[in-house]
Amino acid sequence: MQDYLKELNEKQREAAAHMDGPLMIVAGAGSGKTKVLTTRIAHLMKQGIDAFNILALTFTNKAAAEMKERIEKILGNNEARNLYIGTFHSVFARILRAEAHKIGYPNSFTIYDSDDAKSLLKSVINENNLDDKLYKPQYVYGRISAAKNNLMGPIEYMQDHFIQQEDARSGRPLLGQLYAQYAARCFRNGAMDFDDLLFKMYELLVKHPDVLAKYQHKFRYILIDEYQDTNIAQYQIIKMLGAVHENICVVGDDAQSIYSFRGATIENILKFQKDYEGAKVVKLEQNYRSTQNILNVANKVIGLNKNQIPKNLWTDNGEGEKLKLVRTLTDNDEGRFVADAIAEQKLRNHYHNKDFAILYRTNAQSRSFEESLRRLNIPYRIFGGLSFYQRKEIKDFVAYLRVVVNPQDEEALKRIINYPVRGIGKTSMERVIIVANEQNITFWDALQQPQLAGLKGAAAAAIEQFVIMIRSFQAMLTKSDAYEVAFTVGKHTNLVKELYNDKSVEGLARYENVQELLNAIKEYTETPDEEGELTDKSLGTYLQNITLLTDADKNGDEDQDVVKLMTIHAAKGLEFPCVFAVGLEENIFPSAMSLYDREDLEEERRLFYVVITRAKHRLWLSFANSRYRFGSLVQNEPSRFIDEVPQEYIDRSFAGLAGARTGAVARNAAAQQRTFTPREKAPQQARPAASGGTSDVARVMAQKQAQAQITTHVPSANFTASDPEDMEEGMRVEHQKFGIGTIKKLEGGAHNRIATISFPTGGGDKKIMLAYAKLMILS
DNA sequence: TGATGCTAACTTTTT
DNA sequence: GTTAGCATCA
Repeated sequence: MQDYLKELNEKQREAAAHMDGPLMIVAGAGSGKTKVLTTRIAHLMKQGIDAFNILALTFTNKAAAEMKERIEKILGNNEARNLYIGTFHSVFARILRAEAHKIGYPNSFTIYDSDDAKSLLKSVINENNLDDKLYKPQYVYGRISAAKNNLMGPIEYMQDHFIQQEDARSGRPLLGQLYAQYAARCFRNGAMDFDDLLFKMYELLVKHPDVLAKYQHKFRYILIDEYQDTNIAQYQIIKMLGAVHENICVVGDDAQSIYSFRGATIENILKFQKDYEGAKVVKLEQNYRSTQNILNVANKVIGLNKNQIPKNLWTDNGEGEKLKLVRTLTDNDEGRFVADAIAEQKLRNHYHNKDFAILYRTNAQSRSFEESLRRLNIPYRIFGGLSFYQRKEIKDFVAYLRVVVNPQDEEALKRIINYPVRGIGKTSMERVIIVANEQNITFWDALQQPQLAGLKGAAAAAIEQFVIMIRSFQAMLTKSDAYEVAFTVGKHTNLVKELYNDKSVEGLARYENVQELLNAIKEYTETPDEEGELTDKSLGTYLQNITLLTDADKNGDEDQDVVKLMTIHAAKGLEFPCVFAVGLEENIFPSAMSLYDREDLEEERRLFYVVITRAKHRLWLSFANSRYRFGSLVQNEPSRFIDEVPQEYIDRSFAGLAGARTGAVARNAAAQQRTFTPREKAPQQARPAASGGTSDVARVMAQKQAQAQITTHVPSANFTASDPEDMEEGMRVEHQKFGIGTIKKLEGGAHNRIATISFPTGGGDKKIMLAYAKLMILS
């Protein structure tokens, strides 16, 4: 037996050594699925299958890169470079780049990210004189996206009885027309959005049997990672591509399906055996990642879901530590607790920064952790959020490049036509757009003839100048490489100079970012080919690639010794020795959007399962009594998922900050004993927004200054908390941390009273929740 | 026409 | 608490 197969357990080997015919690998969390997948590909190649005939699809670029690397390692050569391996979106973009003309698109089509898409939608909505409060671009985009992921074009959409009813009921009967217009506009702009990369790929295969045959023949072996997260479009495409050879291998874990909001359907994995008769099924149930305690919790939690393939994860690893459950008063306390715990663990158990991950439900939750980590000088990195390519200065620069490559691209044109300022104002632009729409020509074509829009004089001249400039860049495309073009664009448009002259801190950062972009393009042009036969180093390919990159894909700094912060979604597929699962509160996790639907709730539970199974040795669950959301304090009950963790696996002696606060703890003890019953509505009356319309700049400045000089207050020796019921406006009170202050205002209902107290030595005005804060009445 | 300051909307999750 | 988009002023 080959060495690389010896490293696998029996089940893993069975899967990896399988050659022909459909295969489904049901791989529990941490069961070594990437190892199996990579070994299988290497094995296929060892058996003489040409790398050019293997297609492997993943959900992130990072996963793809990692797989490629591992395969190279097994094989000891660089044959893996010839594999077709990448995300669904990037692989299909690559194929479409070669074939797009067959469905009427330019091969240098632009890829619209969701910002571009929404911006175009907004234009369309406004042109129809519709209210964009009702037809919110975000909402419309969501509907269109869902339609495309279900392979439903505008016509099908408008003919679908059920959908029409839904739209009528929501008061948006014109959604279908917006969809049609948006699609037409994208087409006119030579642009595809993310969903089009799947939808148009499908269209291509359906309309052009010759193309289908070509790729069916080419991809003799198809492997798909994270199959539980595929949607209908992906499913159909795979089905078509694999129909001839049926050498389809899918790997997935129904328990980790967490992307239904993107159209993924768990059905795909559940029905695989029906789709492919005689499919071989291998279950991987041995977990190599976590301790027994962690796994027990995970198994128990996921067992509460109804719809699933039965599995039982087990491990050889020791029992390990119990989970630690932590309650804090506020989100800031939660942040402080986590940072302290990291510092402590580093000392006590010799962990490194990179051994820790802080995982949350929503990106917005990162703030309190950032602050507290910074305070303790613990380096960290946030994954997700704004990617490099979404920064304004980068988008501006890239917009130029996009126009050069594809002048039909209306969104990019709009972005740069008057940036840097060249005297083409809003009115001129709108006129041209109207003409373009009337004549159904592209914005760019309309710009060639400004007189059609009734423009003359300075405006027309400015447009003419602009057009000439862009043309001169386009002329370079055939002769020069991507970097030369980009460099010339930066120089000629004064973009780089303008940023260089901005000497502010942000300006400097922007300048550096643009330099980094230029460097990246240079690197791209100079790196030798790594891909299969379809390589080309043009600017167009480059632009398509970067649109599909996310922040998580940023190369190379794997080994940086930093604490990692990311959403649970982003953490899927990763593992960390120590995991903090934070913000376990009702309305956050589970999210408020998913409380009223069994299926949504089960997806949240799978998300909880995912976060638990990220941990190798230690796992903390934490939640806060109250936290700032949208700038005001909100109270949430502890997450129902906490109740679902069996008591015997929880370490409660470790109470975090909660131990000291008797009132809160007592109230909480009752809450934690609740069993899995539908809970009463949390008392969440909306509070009046912070009053005071006129904001006095001087006062705010003074306040900020005061905050900076907080001196730590030492509580009086006889400090005892007074009953909040007794407090009234105008009273002088003492706070253990902020010192002595005066109650300026009381608001909120009987159980949620909030006092605005001014502390002259404690940092100015504070809003304090009387139910939790300890205050002593002085007079 | 451009810069500045204010309001409102925002939070699920991502290719 | 943040940010995008809008209105107002220079």
